[in-house]
Amino acid sequence: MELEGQYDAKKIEDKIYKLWEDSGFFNPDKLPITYNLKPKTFTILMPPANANGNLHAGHALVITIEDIMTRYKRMQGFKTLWLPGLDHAGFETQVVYEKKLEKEGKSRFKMAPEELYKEILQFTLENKKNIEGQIKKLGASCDWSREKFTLDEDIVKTVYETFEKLKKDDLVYRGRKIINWCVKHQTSLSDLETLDVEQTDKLYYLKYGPFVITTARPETKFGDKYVVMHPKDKRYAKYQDGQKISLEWINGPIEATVIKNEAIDMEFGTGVMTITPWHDAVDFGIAEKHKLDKEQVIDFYGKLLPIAGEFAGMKIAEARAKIIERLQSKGLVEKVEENYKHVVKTCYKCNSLIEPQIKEQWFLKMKPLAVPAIKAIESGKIKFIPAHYKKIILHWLKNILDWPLSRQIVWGIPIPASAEATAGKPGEIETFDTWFSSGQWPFATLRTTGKDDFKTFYPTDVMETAGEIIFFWVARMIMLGIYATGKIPFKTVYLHGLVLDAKGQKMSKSKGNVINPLEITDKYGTDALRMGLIMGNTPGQSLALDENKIKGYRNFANKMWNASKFVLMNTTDYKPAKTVKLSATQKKYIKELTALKKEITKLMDEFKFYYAAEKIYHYFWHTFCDKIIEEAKPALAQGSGESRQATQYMLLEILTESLKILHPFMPFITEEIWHHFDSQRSLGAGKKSLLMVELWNTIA
RNA sequence: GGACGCUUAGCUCAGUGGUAGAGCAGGAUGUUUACACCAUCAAGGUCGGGGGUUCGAAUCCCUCAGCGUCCACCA
Repeated sequence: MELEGQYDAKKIEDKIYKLWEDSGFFNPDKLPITYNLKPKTFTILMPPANANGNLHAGHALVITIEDIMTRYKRMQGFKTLWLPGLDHAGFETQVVYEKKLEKEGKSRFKMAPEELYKEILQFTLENKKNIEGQIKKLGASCDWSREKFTLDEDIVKTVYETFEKLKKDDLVYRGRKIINWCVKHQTSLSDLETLDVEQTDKLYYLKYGPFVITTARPETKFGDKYVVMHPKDKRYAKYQDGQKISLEWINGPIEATVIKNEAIDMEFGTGVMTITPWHDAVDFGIAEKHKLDKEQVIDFYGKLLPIAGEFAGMKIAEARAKIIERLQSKGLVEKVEENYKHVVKTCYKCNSLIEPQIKEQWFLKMKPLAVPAIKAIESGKIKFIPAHYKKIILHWLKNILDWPLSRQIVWGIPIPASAEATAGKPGEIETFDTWFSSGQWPFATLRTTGKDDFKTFYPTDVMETAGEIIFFWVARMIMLGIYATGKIPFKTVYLHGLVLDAKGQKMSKSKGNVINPLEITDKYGTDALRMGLIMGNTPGQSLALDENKIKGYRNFANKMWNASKFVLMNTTDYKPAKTVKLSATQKKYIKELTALKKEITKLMDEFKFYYAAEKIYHYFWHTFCDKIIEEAKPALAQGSGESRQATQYMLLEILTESLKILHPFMPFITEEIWHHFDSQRSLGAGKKSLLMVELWNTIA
């Protein structure tokens, strides 16, 4: 087939992907023999995408960056493994599915757990298949024979083994502590799964016996029977710790106890507060320290319990005003501050207010796990790109709190039932936080893909993922990886930023500015999308994705197509000669390209793909096409046999090298063009081969 | 309340001690062995403000301002 017309990505992409896949070279064990010259490995694990929808622009970026790394290293002769995977994504997927149910007028709370699980499983498996196809569309040269899913039997087994080991080492415990409770989703959430939202409320100053206390949440105050002040607060020196005081409260007379505690801020309000240990983390801490009673006031559905007397059964929002009315009628309201700004926690998925609740759950002790992780990072054994993430992750690790592992949802890996966990609570569902399984991804995958994979590929080389999930995922992989294997899970962490719309706005369905990468691919070709995603994209920085920009790279692809067409047209009669008489200028051009390649190689090794891409783009268009090809035209037209041949040699040499350098970035078009030069390619192996496994540096 | 990042051409961003760079957009002209998804040419910035170090700073230090992000148990 001839190179003709304009470049049409649609005509070739699927065909080329199939060619790669059929070659078997995605699998490091099946790489051509030349690769044995360098048995060094290079390993990346694909961050398992959530199997609950379509790939978005962020995924496309992941695939692009990782495929660039993978193809580059593979071409350098490394035994390269890029291991693909998908995540069942526990809570995330359950939320997506619940929304779907809602639209259909159904509710998960009316479904039997087994039935719900079965439905979500089917939904997830469908999405999984769909996403796999989309990953292929983006050109990912990953080893599908090693693909893993977080619900694979052997992965689950590994997760259980880790859990048992943690239990044995006394790092996992069952605790009754304050957790973040999402009333809508009926599950607990980790701190990372909540958002801090500033809100303006009323701040009430209430008379509490001889004191005035402040609260923004009067509805929680029914059971408050401890009044707390700072031990050094002179205003309250006359009150003794443990002193009983009788006073009139919302529903009648009570006896309160004075508690002295340093956690109190003397500057805030009156310097006195009452505590609600069941529904506030600070209060819980004070109650634990002084061994005080804790009483539940609000149930798990956000309704007041019988302790609220006649208010029992009311929802919080409804009850608040009525309670204030009652307090006012009793003369217990001193004053009301109208515009009180404070921060409340919300569920990161549904934005509803988090109700802190005491709930018995599994917790993981993090401090002992964090210590070796901190050491590994501080010593430089794990490097971060960009470097400032080192500070960010260290700060988090050094202040880490225990991790609540249980979720009260069906969709996930069930926590193995044990007598202590299920005592008195038959049928309560408990599954792992999805990050507990993905946190074990590096060793869970490589230990179960057979052969000597763990030995060969662990620790992996690069963990490339979104900066957003550094705590959720990266930190946990480091901790759990070191814990379970004694070795760090990866040497370099490359963190990319968000993909934003053309105006630099965060993409969201409600704003209607979501760019679907598959549509872009359809319109401009995958290579153009990939260039659009990598050019100007520095690690950690967010990227504005402009369709115009992608169009520009589609044009570039066409430029490559046409330049190649030109070279092909003019070299069909090329006969490789033993010696070629290059002119001084031609020698200079080849030298320049060699120098450029060296420069680009260095940039690639430094993970500066944005820069490497720009260099080769600029070179190809403005040096090769605009200068070298233009200047070559006369020699091709009227040059003697010798000068024509030298020119042909030079053009082929430069085109071949350029295609190689461009391949990691634009794999489809480069591979396609490569095959049109089979007969001319005396420079290569002289037989039909894939550009994908051409060596970056030709072996001398 | 802490921490981190950003501020360079109209837009998106590189450059991190030695005479300001790219892509996109915009302007003029043009068609010659590929390409109008093209070529040629021109235009465009006192590198957020101020101060300091240096022979020399966009680049290092201090300070101010604006924007953004993350972390944090102020009732």
